[in-house]
Amino acid sequence: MEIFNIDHNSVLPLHHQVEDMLRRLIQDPEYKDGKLLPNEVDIAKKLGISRNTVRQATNKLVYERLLVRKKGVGTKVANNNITTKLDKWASFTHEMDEKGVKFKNYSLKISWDTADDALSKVFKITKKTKILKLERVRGLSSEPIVYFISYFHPRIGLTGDEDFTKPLYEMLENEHHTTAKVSREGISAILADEELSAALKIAVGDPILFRKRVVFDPGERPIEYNLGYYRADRFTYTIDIEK
Amino acid sequence: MEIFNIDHNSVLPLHHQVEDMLRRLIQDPEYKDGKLLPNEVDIAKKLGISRNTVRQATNKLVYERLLVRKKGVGTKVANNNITTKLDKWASFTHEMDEKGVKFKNYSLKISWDTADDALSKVFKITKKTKILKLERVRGLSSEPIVYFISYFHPRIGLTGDEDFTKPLYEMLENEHHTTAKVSREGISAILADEELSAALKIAVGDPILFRKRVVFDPGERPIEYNLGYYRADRFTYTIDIEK
DNA sequence: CAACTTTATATGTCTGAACATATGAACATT
DNA sequence: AATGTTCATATGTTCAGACATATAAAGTTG
Repeated sequence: MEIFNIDHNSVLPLHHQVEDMLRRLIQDPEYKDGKLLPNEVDIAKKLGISRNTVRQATNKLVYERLLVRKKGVGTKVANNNITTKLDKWASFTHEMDEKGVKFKNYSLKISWDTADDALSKVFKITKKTKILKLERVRGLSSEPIVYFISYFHPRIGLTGDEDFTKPLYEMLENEHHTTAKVSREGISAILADEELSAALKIAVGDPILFRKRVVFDPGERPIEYNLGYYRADRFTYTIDIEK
Repeated sequence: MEIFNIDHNSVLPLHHQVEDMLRRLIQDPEYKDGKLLPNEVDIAKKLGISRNTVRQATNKLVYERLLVRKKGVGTKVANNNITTKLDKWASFTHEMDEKGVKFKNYSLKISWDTADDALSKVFKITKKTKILKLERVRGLSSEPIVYFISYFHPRIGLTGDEDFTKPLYEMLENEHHTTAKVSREGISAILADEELSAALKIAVGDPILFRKRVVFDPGERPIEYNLGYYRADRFTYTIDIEK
């Protein structure tokens, strides 16, 4: 615990110094491995500062999900993941319409559906709840590329009269106090059936890049359940993963 | 300020109640428009609780970037620009063998290839340079799932005698001073041809999740060029994208 | 031995206070 | 009019405690 040392005369606030200290401390393989951090009272005593000040620092790391606290037990590093490195890499997604490629809506249909098994599970609501469903086909001026189906959690309070041609999450944030925070996605490949071949103007049996996405707000509450069917010959899903 | 009202007998912690209250409060167009929230001392007095408890609540919203505080001035709703946010989402990838699912090598073939157009472009080397090529089929005990082709940049200095059954990037880091930093990936869907159907024991024309990956070191120098062909009926590529 | 009870421990919640510091407006000086 | 100063105000920081509560281990009982 020798790196535990603070400077009462520093220009930096104490909690900021403690925060830095903790960030360094949790680099230690011991702690990454799951060892409990020294408890708050001890840290405070050791540093000669108040427990509240220590908490102020740990709070920040807890919010960043670097630390997890457990009442009655202690505090430890959050990611108890295994040694493999690839899963810690942060990344950025880019979709074509964010790269300056002009996308247009081919069709846009709004309807009310009732929650089935999948939706009730994803949204944690009872079956048969009314759910706003948004379907659209989008693509380049020359051809359709993707067929989307979106379901929005009833909590958001969408009526179906909203303008869905505007950027979706701008609208949700400005008009429905809903902020997206996490998107969990699963990507797979399927073959086009009749419905998809009609929507995307391709042949039955053509390869389709299929993506499920659930978007969550900062409180881990689901906002949107989104199914995307991309023409695989015209679309590649690109990801940059950075360590 | 009539929505300001808390219940000292509630099971919910006070700061949690205050947090909920603030979330409701800041939906008010006045506040979204930039009006300063009531100051902390007033809120605390009004609610009959400590200023610290109020701060505990506002802290959370500040961490979430819903509120911004300014010393000497006050606290107001943050004006977020959603458009720039979507492409800044950090993410994490998880592959099956990192989730405790036991993967095994079905076949592993090492050979030397000469750089073609694609490779010379990716690796920025002249064509016909000798390149180490690694092919393998991996999967569950019951069935093969993925067919990989990896090319390693000559700079790394691999001889082909390395043990490729060990974790790859651990080996590169420990024995070849090569650290992975960025991975650029492109995901698409294709149909299985004869070669893939033979390798993965599926039918020709079955859907395949196809992934290209280039891994770079901290100096943006390419390390590995990797092509992955996944049985789409047995594999989903999952991503967590976090703001 | 299994089921219950106690207990030490760590975080969770909350208080009320004090002083520091950045801000902007009001006021005074050049 | 431009500049400098004072001052009220709001957040920023920090303190030292108090009591609540979840947890796991140790101890006790049937």
